[in-house]
Amino acid sequence: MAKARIILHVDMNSFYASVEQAYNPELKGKAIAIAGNPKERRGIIVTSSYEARAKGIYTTMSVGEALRKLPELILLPPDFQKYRTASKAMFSILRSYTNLIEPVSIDEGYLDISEISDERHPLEIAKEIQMRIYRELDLPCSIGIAPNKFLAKTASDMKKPMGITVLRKRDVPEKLWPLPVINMHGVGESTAKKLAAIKVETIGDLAHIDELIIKKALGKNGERLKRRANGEDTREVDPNAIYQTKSVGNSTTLPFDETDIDVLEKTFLKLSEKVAERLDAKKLCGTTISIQIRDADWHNHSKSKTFQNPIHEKNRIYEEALELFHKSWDGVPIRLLGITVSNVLERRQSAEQLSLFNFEQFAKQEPIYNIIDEIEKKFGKGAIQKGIEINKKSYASKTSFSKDFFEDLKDR
DNA sequence: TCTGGGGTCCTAGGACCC
DNA sequence: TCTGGGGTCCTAGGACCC
Repeated sequence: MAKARIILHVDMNSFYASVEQAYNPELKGKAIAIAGNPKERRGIIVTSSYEARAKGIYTTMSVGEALRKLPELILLPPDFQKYRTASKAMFSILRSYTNLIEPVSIDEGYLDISEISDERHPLEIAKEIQMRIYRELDLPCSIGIAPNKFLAKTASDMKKPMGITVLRKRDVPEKLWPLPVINMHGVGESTAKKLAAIKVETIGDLAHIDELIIKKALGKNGERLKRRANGEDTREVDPNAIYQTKSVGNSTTLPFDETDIDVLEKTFLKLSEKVAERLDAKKLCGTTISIQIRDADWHNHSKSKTFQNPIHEKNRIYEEALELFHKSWDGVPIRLLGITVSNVLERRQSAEQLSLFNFEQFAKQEPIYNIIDEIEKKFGKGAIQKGIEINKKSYASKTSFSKDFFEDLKDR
């Protein structure tokens, strides 16, 4: 049997609100909330301080409702630069313990401390991390300690703020099984409803459900949820996960349900600029573009198109988005518009991919066969296919190869 | 009191190839 | 002329999370 792992899940408490309170101590002890844009009709509460939560202010509540409920609530616009700075400082504290860290979002991450906990007790490490984040950054966090990601995440949720919870596998029947299944990470409203239909109300019910029944009701996801309900999760802590961006998008809820084509096109232009800007910042491009449309009745539609060569440029994104839009819009009032570029890859690689040879273009020419033969001779039969599989992400196109492709092939 | 914006992963059907 | 089964890619939509 594989050696048991020790995973920490560090979850910052009420992160945006806590950062604001750390920057401005006058806000400490007060009911504050971060809201999209308090002046806009469609602003919502993004995060609220514990003081505000105690008075019934919670995430996704509309700003109007929040103010009606608590007129003295202090509203602040989000300042992502500030939050990113705090986040970096927090992760650098974590990194002083191990490099086996997987950031999940701006305010939470997993640490695999299996190696370092040979020397120190995990609880002692967690306490020190929590105290350091609190003393050095003035920010509260909760930490879960468990043998896998799911249990660590579940544990960090159990005591807030400033909690530390150990959740062993043997604790699962007593601590998890009595809870309603909706409390489980990965189970939302829709899944809970489907589970209720097969008489699964608690996490314990899910843990004991018949394999065939759960598979029929929820497919692959159901089988996975059943394993989690039994405290099983083999996912590794992956430090590279954050570098593997899959899509970059931008969407906006319009001030009013809109039918004016000028307004809609201008909105697409802004969205294109934003998406292009973000792709630039990450030096990425992508082969698929999609648009999202949400109509006034909250029906969602998407339309997408995949190209052989990746795109990233603002005008191109705009043109393609508009074309998709005109193909699908029938004139109904629109609430939200969005653009996403997916199947992303690094721009450097894609440039080389284009500058090198293209199978389709060269397929009928003699030299390409020689090259294929050369490769097969050198690396064995099936080497090209194998190389494509190994490097699927970087060398997305089946019909062209980059320099890196051959470099990597050499290493195998 | 109707519900923002950033993502990820999964499913299912159709096209196409072997 | 009609037939199978596996695999991949694309599109559209759904569910979930922070």
